[in-house]
Amino acid sequence: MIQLLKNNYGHLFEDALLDEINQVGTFKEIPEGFTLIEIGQYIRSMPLLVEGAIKILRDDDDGDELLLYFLESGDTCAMTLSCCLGDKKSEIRAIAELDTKLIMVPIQKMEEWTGKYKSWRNFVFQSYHNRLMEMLETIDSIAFLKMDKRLLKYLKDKAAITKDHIIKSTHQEIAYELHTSRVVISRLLKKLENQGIIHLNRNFIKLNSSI
Amino acid sequence: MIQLLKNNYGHLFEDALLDEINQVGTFKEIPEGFTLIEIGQYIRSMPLLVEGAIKILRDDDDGDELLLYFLESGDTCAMTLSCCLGDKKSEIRAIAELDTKLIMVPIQKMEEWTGKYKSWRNFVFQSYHNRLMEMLETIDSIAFLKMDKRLLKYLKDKAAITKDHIIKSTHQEIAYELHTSRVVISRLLKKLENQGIIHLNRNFIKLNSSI
DNA sequence: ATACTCATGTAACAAAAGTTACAAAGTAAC
DNA sequence: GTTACTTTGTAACTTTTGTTACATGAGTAT
Repeated sequence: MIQLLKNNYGHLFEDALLDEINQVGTFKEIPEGFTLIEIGQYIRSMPLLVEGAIKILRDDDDGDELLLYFLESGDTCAMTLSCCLGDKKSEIRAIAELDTKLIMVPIQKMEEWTGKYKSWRNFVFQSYHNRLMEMLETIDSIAFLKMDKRLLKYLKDKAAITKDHIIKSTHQEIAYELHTSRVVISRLLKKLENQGIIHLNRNFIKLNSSI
Repeated sequence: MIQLLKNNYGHLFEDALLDEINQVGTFKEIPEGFTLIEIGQYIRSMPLLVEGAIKILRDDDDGDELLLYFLESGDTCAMTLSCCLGDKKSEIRAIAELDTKLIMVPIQKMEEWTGKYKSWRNFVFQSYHNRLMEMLETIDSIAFLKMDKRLLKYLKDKAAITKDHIIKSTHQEIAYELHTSRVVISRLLKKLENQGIIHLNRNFIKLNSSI
């Protein structure tokens, strides 16, 4: 585990902190599609991503869903942080987008380290900053873009996260994450295909490389 | 100033910290409508609100605008914090919603205190948490609510912030903050009036108390 | 009073998004 | 193969939101 830590967090944390993480952290491998956090759940430890990606979703009371953003290796979940410190319930759902490796750190240590290590403090602040910026980007998309642009942005983001220009999703799955209906997505995808931007297939979509 | 500090932050900070804030902070009075922060601006100090309210707005490149949330006394601007620590440009605009009093703290002190005072650290973390939650609420509104519900929520939020069931805004101003057109707002306001929820007048709207 | 500006009301129409319904093609189970 | 199920395509229609245009009224300045 220490090697994984050094690769992903070596440039951020001093050796003493890396050692501590190595001692108290537990390594976990999560398969694609696995739900890490449900809404309303209390959280007792904080994930440090070392490989893969996690998608963060918002649900409302009626079961409506919306993709907020993705986390990648080197990231941590600021929502989780926030929940841990305040001992509050999670407001979001977290699902592994890819097979993912992470190190879980118990919350007590987290608090201790914010006093002890400046690098940890900076990391936590930076995480909050990154998450605020992602939320802003999400708001920009929902508020200022029409669905066709949002869809294209979604496809590009997904391709970037998975490092693959083939997006393995059904129209229904995309519709859920953008909080719209399958028919709307099918309609707009067909338009994008007619414009030569994508190519449609059953169960996957190819993003044309020129984009 | 020390009295203002004690009233608004006395239950959060230890005396030593209150003293330090009192020494390095500068007191400012801001009139309603004054722009505190513009998008793209660098920020060198952090505001602690002691009276009044500030609205935080997002603008896109085409001059489109959207209200994100309000800050009240006891709050600080997490975006500013975030910008200060990262030495980044502001992503938002801040405008005084009411006549407002605040204490400006230089950023160097901010960083020093996060190492020195646990109460300051908790305050900063709590601020981040609050802001993330407000952003989530904003996302909920835009993503899950239709314009009529968003409008009603806006009116109620505004009434809560100004502590007044008379909302002194024109339809055009509301349209800007909700990022829609004046005609749409006039239409929906008229519907709310017909439902007996509000009463319309030139330059102000009365929220019926039963709501 | 007259002229002017600003805020609101409303009609008529256009565009975007959501809904219902059904057909057709692909995949998996048997 | 046949059958059942999933996924996609598409038409027809509704609702919501956005746009253009113009009228009316309230307040202000001269």
